[in-house]
Amino acid sequence: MSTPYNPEIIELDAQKYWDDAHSFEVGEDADKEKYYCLTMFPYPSGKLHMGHVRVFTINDVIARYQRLQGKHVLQPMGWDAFGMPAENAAIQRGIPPAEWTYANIEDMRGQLKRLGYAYDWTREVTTCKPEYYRWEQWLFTKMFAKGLVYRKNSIVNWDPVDQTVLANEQVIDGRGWRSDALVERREIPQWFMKITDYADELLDELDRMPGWPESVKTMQRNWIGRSEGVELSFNVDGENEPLTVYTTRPDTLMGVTYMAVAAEHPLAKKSAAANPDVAAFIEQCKQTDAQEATLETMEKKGMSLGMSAIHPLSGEEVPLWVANFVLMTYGTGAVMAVPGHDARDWEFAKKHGLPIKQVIVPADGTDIDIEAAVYLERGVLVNSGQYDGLDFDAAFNAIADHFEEIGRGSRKVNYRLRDWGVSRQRYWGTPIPIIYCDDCDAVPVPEDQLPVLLPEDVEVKGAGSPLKDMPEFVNVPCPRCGKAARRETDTFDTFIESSWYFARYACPDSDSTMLDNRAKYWTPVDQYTGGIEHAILHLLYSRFFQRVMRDEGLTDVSEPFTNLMTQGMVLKDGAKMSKAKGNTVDPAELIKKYGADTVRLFMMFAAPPEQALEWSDDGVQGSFRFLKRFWSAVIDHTAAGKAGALDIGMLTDTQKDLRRKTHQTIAKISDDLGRRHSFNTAVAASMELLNAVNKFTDTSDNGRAAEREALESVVVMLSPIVPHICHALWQELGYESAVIDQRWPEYDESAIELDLVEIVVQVNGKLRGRISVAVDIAKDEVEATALADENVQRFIGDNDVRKVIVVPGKLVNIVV
RNA sequence: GCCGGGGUGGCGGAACUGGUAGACGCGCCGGAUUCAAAAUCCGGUUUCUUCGGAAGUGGGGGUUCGAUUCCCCCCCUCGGCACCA
Repeated sequence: MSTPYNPEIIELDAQKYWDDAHSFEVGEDADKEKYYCLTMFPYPSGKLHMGHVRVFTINDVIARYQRLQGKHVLQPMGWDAFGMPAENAAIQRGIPPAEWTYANIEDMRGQLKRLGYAYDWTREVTTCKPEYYRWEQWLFTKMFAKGLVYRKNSIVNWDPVDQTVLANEQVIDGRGWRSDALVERREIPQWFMKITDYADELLDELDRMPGWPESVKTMQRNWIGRSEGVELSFNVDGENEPLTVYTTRPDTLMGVTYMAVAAEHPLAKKSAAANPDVAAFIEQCKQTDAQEATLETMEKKGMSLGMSAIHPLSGEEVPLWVANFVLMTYGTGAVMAVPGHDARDWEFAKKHGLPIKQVIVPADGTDIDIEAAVYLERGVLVNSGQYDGLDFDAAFNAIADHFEEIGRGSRKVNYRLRDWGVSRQRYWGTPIPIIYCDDCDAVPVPEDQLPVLLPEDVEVKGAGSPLKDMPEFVNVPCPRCGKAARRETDTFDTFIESSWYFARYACPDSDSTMLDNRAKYWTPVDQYTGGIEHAILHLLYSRFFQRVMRDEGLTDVSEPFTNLMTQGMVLKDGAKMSKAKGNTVDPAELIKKYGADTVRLFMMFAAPPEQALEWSDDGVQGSFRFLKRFWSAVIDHTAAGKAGALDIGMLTDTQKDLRRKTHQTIAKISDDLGRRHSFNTAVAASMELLNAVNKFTDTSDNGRAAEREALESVVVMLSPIVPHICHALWQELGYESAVIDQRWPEYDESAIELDLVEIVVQVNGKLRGRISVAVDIAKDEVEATALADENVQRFIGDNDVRKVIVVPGKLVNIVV
């Protein structure tokens, strides 16, 4: 009777071996080729969920694969420990956020260890600890000194009942999640980082990042949204100040039939003072939350201000409107409207009976009806006086030149990207290192007074930050003049912590500098894996921070992540797993039932990494069954005694077939894991090889040697995916050393050579026959053999053969 | 609304560079083993069919000897939209 597969015993045994041997702790070895393999670190919510298991397993497979390739691999883990859930837990259960967070980290670390990930735990980083966040406070003061941070008003969601700022996710259908009050937009002063200073570099470098998916690069390009346009000013009837607008379509300037300003615009306010209807409309405009999706989908509303701008070319009066879709904080807070050639302007004009004027015609002379449909393409100018007949480029330049000459405008490069607002009106985050003094204004906290410690022993009651009610935190002397001053009580956006943690893993204990020489060894990250939902914000902020650190002299690296993979979500019954939907699956329970290897295997087999993965309990069963088959295949083999050396010169046909399958599989899995990151097909290929071994009944010496070659290859190649069972089976095969210290099996090209090859024969593109021919046969001979095939002849019948296409080694298509 | 994905048997998926659609697994059906069950093993499994074949990769059109793959239009669905992380 052979030993049954007992995952619990072999998994704990393998994990003990790795722990005792410190297998995954790495130093900086200049002689070895480093490979830095990283996943987006988790928020310590308390329980590991399947999404975590998926991304960590993907990364662990890559890390272990690279180790088998001989690389010096770093795979660290840490905690994105600041954030709102800790405050919510504190409110609901009365536990201080720090206590809750640290307890969660303890739990989750244990769960990760049970899954057998090859982490270097000596480098663990926890962002809510002062040793970590002091360095982002320090960097902020450096950025302050360089003018890379500044303060300005910006819009937040304001809950008028709770008297607090809400996060977008706390706004549900325009109402506060706790109070149910209608949310308003409100302007408050906040700190900003000048990411727009780096906009061009962040954009241009995307062209030189072959290791990133095109879709992510496209999303970032569109997000940065570089555009070339013209800023020009319109005089306003009865006003001294001109109204400035930005447009990328100066060629449509003669089509302007109205202009629109934001509700907060000075001209709107002025009109409201005299007109109660406008005042009421402006109040109504504030009754909306601050999300762009809300703004873009809400009903476009507007009202005439009873004022006029003067068209700078025609001198005609153009009515001025206030509109709810124009925002004071974006651009100049005013837009020129060309309803003939802009979709939103067209819709607005139709609704409010404003005139639509066609000033562009299609270049190919097609007739269009501008009242029936807006025309957005670039074309040729009409109804534009001296500019008639010009194309887009000529008109753009002529009109831009004209405004530059008369000093009423200028060419301007504009970005959709806005500066990064980093202030949050919350407690559980990094304190912004600023002190406000009545005389000296905002003063950064001097280096020798850092870190500004976040008090951890607090009571979180509900709305608003407890920091405001802590005089011992707030009241400080001004670092510049010594006068009584007040500390900033806002904290950083938690995206700050995740914008540089990847570099800190290299030197988590460095207490004299943010990054030391060890970061030069390990960065950039060679492989970064995380959710597609981070395609823009986290990844763009990280690219920005890397450059800020570079320009501070901390590193020479500009791009933090050389290769990026974005993995899909884990779904159940077609929906994202969530507590609210009640469709969660607890990894801990599954591990208890089947072991970590089964869970890891299912995760890798059920779907390609980039796609959403549909959870299936039956599928997990199937993975478990496969591991049992894998286990007994090796045990049965070793039970029959030690196999001798393989004699390649004396192979029978069936032995050759198995050996061919073995080496085809080595080639396939090497490519799937190393190049394609196609783990599901790699698992399928292992299953095929194991199926072939199970059908193989040759017990001769050479037969057993061929079988042993197949089994040893599978054990090494599956070890990145199911490391525990492979650790045990490698020992079972009689080896003293551990499978993690093996090298990837070598592919023997001569093993897959064939004498005959099967060729598919089609008639008019339809499969009609198969022929077996020598590999090196000439093209016309293949054609002749194909035409001679009985079934092929039947389908050709009396028809004339018009054409024969021969794809060597693959198929013949006969066209009749 | 805008930007980026995805859509293939009953289900998850495969087909990598335009060349055999459905690898591998699940489920189901049949068989073996068993007193019986679980477990395990073997075989079958896109649909329709007059058993010759025919149709078929979200829908419609196009390019090609040949399209899941390339192009155009449309539908559904998921992710992001700057304070969830």
